Amino acid sequence: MKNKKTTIDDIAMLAGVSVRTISRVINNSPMVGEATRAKVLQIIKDLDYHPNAQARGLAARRSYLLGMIYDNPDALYINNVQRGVLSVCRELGYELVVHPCDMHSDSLTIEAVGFVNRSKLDGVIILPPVSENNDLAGVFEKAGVNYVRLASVALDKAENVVISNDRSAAASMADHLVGLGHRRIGYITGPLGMKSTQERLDGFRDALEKHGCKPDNEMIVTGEYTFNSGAECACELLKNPDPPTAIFASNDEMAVGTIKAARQLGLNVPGDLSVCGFDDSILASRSYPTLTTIRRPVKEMARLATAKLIASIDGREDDARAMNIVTPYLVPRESTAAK
Amino acid sequence: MKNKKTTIDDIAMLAGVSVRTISRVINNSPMVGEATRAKVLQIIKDLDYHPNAQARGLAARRSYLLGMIYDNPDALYINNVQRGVLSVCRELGYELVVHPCDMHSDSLTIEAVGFVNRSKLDGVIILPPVSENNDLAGVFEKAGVNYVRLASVALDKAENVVISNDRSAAASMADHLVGLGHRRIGYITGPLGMKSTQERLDGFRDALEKHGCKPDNEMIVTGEYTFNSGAECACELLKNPDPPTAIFASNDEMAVGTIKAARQLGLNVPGDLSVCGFDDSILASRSYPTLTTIRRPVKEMARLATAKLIASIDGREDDARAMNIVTPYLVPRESTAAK
DNA sequence: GGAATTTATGCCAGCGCTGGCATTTTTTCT
DNA sequence: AGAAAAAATGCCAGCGCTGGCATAAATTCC
Repeated sequence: MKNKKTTIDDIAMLAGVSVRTISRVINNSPMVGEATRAKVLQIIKDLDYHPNAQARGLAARRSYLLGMIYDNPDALYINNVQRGVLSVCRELGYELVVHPCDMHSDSLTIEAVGFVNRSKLDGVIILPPVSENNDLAGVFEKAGVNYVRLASVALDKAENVVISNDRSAAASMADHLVGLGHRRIGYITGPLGMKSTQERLDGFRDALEKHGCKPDNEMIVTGEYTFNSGAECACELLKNPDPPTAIFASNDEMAVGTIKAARQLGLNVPGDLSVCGFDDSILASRSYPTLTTIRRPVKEMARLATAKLIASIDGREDDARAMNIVTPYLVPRESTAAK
Repeated sequence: MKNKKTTIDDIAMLAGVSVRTISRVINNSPMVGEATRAKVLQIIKDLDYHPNAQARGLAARRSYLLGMIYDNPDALYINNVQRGVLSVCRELGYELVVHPCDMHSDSLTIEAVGFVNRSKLDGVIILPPVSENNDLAGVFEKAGVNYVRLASVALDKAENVVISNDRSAAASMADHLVGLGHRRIGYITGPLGMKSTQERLDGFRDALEKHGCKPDNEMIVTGEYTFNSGAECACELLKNPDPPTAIFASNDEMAVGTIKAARQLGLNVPGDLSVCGFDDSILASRSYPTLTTIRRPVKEMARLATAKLIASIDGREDDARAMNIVTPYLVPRESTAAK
C-alpha cells in the first residue's frame, strides 16, 4: 500500500547534482551556490520530501529528539512545562519524547540512561522532583548526555539548571500576610524530602523574622502537597488553643484543602481566616473564594531550559552555561484579607 | 568525553557468534539455541548494551516510536490520555512523541503527515477534537500510516476508533436529575462544531423525552466548555422568568462557572439549584460543593487505543479492528439534590 | 546408518544519510 | 593572462542494524 518513499537520491537525480549537495542544502551548509540551492529546495518542496530522520541520525549521530523525564503527580505542572518545551522544539525542529519514571526506583539512573541511549536522544530535560537527584545528573554527566534541570533552588551543577526562586516568592507571600496585619500565621509544608519544601519554608521563615515575628514551631506542620493532607494539616493548626489568623499552604491543592477544613469548622475565608497557596494552578482561580497564590512562570522556565539544552547540544557553551533564574510573583485574589 | 558506545559487533565478538545471531536474540527470534541465547543475554546485560534504535529502525523500517496528535485546551484530559498511552508503551517497548497542533490550520494534514514521515513513527494516536477531522484520517489512510482515534461518537472509519459513549452518559445524568424530581432542567452545551457537544445534548434530550419532559429550547444555551462561558450561560438560564431547578453543564469547567453564577445570584447549591458537570476533572472533587459529574475512563480508553494501534502495526488485524466502546458513568456528589 | 528434515548459525547487501577529503569551477590578485 | 585563493561540488566509506538466502549442525525417520 505504501508507495515507495522519495529519498535523497531521487532529489539528486532530478536536480542533476550529487547527493552530497542535496545533503548540504538540507543541512543549511553555506557551501552551496544560490542557484543550486534554490533549485534543490524547489524540488524538495514539489516532491514533499522529508529526509529520513533515522538515516540522518545514524550518519550524523543526531536524532533531533529531546526527552523529558519526570515523576510528578501534578499533571497541570507537567503539562505547562511540556507546552513550553514544545514551543521551542517546534521553532528549532526538534521533537519531544516524554518519559515518566519512578523516582524512587532503584534502577532509576540505569533506566533513564537506557532511555536516552536507546532512543538516541540529543538531550533531556529533567523536571522536579527527579531533577533533585544528583546521582542521576552525575550519571548523565559521565555518560556525556546533554541535560538541563528545572529546580526550585540552586543544585550541584548550576550551569545545567533553570531555577525558580521559590524562596523569595514565599517571602513575598509572608510580606503580603504581615502587611495585612497577620502576626500568627500557620504554614503547611510539602513533603520534607523535597527541595521546594525547604526553600519555600525558609523564605517564609526568613521574612517573618525580618518583620519581627518570632516563628512558632507549632504553626508549622508537614503536609504532602495533596488536598487531603492540606485539610488535615489545617485542622491541626486551627485546633491550636491560639489558632492562626492566616494559613499559608505551600501549594494550591493544600490551600484548597485548607479552605475546605475552615468551612467545616465554621470559619469564613477570608473573614475569619486568610488562606493562600503556591503555584497558581487552575484550582486557584476556580476555588471559592478564589485563591491568593504565587504564580511561577512555568512555561517560560521550560522555554529557557529547552533553549539552554539545545545550545549545549550545539556546543554553544556560553548560552548553555548562562545563569537562568526566574522569580515567581504574587497573585492577590479573594482568599486573603486584612486581619 | 563520550566513551565509544558498545555495538552489536562487540557483543558478537565476546559471545563468539555472528552478529546475525545477536540480532536474533535481540528480536526474540525463536531460531536461536537456548545456550547461545542465554550466553548472549548475559553479555548484553553485563555490558549494559542497548541496540541503536536508529540503526534498527533504518534496517527494519520500524522506529518503536508512537505519536500523539492533539489540539486541546484541556490539559488534564491530555495528560490522562498521555498516561494511559505511556503505560502501554512501557509494557511493549515503545516511546511516545507528543505533537500538539493547530486543528484549524490549513496545513494541518500536511503538517501531520510530515511529522509522522519525518520522525518515522510507527503509528499515531489522535485525540479529540482533532480526531473528528475525517480529512486527516483519510490522508493517513492513503499514506499507509497506522493510526487510532479517540472520539465521543462513531466516526467514518469505525475500526480505527475507540469510542466513549457520551450520549448514554449524558442520558444517565438526565435520569439522575429527573429521579431527584427536577422537571425544568437547564442545559449548557459545548461549542457547536464538536461531536461531543452534539452527542451529550442528544443524550440529554432523548432521556428527557423518555421521561415525558418536553424539551424547552429556552433551557438550552450554547457555551464554550470554559469557566466564564459557563457562568454567563448559567446567568442567562437563571434570568428566565421560569428558571430551571437544575442545570446540567456539559463539562466540569462550565459547571463550576455555573456554581459561581448561582452564588452571585444568591442561590444555594444544591438547595435552590442542582448543578452537574461532565468529565470528573480535578475541579469536580475540589469545588464547593463538590460536583456530581460523569467520569470518562480516559486512561482506559487510551490504553485500549494504544493496544489497538500496536496490533495494527504488528499486522494483527483482528485485534486492530475489534470494536472498542467504553461507557462513562455517573459520579454522584454534593451539587445535586432532590427538588 | 544414511537420507530427509528440522534447527541453528553465518554471510552479504543495503536501509538513507553525512563526514572527510579530493576535485572542479569560479573569483581574485599581481 | 596566469597563478593563487576561494567557492562549489563530487566520491567513497561507513553509521549499526536486519532481511534474505546459504550453509552447517542436530535431529528424525525408515
